[in-house]
Amino acid sequence: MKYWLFKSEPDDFSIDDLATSANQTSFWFGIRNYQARNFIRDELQPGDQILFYHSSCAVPAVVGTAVIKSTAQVDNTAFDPQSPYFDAKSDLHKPRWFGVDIGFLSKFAQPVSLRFIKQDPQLQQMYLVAKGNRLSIQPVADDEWQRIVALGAKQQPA
DNA sequence: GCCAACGTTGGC
DNA sequence: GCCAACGTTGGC
Repeated sequence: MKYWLFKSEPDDFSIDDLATSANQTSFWFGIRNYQARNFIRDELQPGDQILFYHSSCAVPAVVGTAVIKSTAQVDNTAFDPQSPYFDAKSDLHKPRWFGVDIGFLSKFAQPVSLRFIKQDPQLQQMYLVAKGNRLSIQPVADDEWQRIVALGAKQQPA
């Protein structure tokens, strides 16, 4: 079982949107980056767990956890000219883009902000901290997972 | 809104 | 296959 970090813009799809989805499950689609695609297609396994990260917002942060519930499925939005994720060059008979089903696991009592992660000595190896990293799906090490989840479970200071 | 850091495209 | 130009991401 592996750990991952998924980025999402909360205006687009937040941890609350996942929590209130039917069966608290949603298809994760719209990934149009080959490195992320390769993770989806070749490495993500049902049961793998996810740090759910909010990007491009006031407080970029890990806000909860989720779990992978399917193997890679073709992302049909690539074939829909109406979709913002339409890819004119993708071939129906040789799909280029994939997604997976993910299920809600938890919402943190306290989001773990990028600002905090950047200054935590235990988290300096995270992909997220690697300068300029923009990957929307990233592997997370076991100890990084444990640390983030422990931080997220902490109560807000009084 | 700015801009650094990447990723992708396409001419050669 | 190189690399310049262009596009995108995402923090600030």
